[in-house]
Amino acid sequence: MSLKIYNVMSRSKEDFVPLTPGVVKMYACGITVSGDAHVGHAYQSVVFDVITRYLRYKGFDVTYVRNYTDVDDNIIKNANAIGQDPMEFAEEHIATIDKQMDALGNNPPTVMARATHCIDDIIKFIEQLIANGHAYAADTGDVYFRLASFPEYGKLSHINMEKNEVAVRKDLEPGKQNDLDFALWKSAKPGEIYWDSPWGRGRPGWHIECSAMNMRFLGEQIDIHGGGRDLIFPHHENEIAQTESVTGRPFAKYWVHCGLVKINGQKMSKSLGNGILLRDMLAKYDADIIRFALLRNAYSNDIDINDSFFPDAARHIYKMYSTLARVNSADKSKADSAKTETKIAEITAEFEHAMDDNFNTGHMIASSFGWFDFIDAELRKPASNYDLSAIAAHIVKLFGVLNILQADACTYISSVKDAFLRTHNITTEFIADRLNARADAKKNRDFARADAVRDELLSMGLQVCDTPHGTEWDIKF
RNA sequence: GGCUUGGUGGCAGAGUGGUUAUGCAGAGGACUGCAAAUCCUUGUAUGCCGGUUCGAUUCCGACCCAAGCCUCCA
Repeated sequence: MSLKIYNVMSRSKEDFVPLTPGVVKMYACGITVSGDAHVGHAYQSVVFDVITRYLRYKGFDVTYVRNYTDVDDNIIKNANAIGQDPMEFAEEHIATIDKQMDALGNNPPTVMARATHCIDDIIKFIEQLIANGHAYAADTGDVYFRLASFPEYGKLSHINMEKNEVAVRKDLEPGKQNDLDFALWKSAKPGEIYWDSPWGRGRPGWHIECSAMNMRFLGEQIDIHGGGRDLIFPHHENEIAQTESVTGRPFAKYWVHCGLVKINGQKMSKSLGNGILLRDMLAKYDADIIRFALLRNAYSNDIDINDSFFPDAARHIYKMYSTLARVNSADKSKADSAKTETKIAEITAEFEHAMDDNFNTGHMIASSFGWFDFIDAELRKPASNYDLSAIAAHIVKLFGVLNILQADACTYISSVKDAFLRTHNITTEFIADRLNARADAKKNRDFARADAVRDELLSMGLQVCDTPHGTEWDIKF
């Protein structure tokens, strides 16, 4: 079975064949650090992290470049609003977001590129575009891309600019030769941050930095170019125009875009004030839960976050860890290695079947419910014919591609329980006391009393369970 | 107006030219003093209309509806 990737350019699933066998060059547009990171950024970063991990699982040598755009109009505006130097502002946000990405469980990209660290590359790139007639410098010190010089413009988003009248901006900036031309270099206004260039003091326009950084770190052609779906137009369209105007060759072989995040069915936006910040997510949920929730559907779809979105994921993660923890005490005396191997192969096949289909993590997770059901069913038998701990270890290994379930199961369960008791001000002594009271009542066959104790604990969010090994308590989800 | 993506059971959400995953919720059962957890069984769906086909939810076309992009956006 071979990996298939949905290519936005061709609007179809294609077999994945990299430019160089065994090697993958991937670029995903990261964050413009004009503010705090939100769920949308988290989603996009997790998706491309998992794509990288799966490509490596398949044996590819992956170079994953991701960028921070750390200079742009909004950064300057937002920094000015709080009286901070824009570079300092960007620097602080990058430091914060780096930490959050780590807490989210993302691997650092192979290269974390930054626009302001590549100003020379950007200037060089623009010079090339001017030299071959694709760009022009205005008297104002601005440089624009001449859209008419790139007839294929619109091939990714399938927009025909002549028909797409609404797109034409009427606020024609002085020096622009055509409404559709877009800025490659913007001259600095007095007091604004600037870099020296052949066109005077200024800064890069949006779009050009990604073309320049791609060229610098990955070369003229790459295998996969990704980002959020909102970047298809105009950002990626402009990148294509810039890069292909310089190289004369197709830029990226596969264009991959993840869906957008909605909150309770509504678009997440600043004006609605319904955005969820990554910071707040991380304060409430661990990386296992967040990643599980984000990866439960296909990356190309939008995600709609409702009230049960994260709690649902939390319950599933807890349940899966519970099963893994129970495996530790399984009886191995009747374990058959051939049967175990067959089961492991079957699980692997299901895993790859789902992931090979355009990285369908949602399908993979759905399959995994069957794996856990299998283990739970075997655990009910006195002695399984399977080596359940070997199977569980294999499942954990596969989940490593999603970077989920990688903690020690018993440790995870007990830390969740501890955290629950702490936030609810419950002590283990108290629980032991109530459990003893219930045991006494049960001994006296005073079941009304015993049930009253159980209800009391239940009202505090604790579930009492009688097991063959004695009475235990758990969190009631 | 242009473009894109979708419309699947109570909700969420996959795959598939011919027995329609999975999760939550529901029903029945095993287990239990009763529960919980777990397991087993189970009901309910493919927007509308045409076409291709022996057969379409899946392919094609029209239509309706929704979301997104066309302005900064992951």
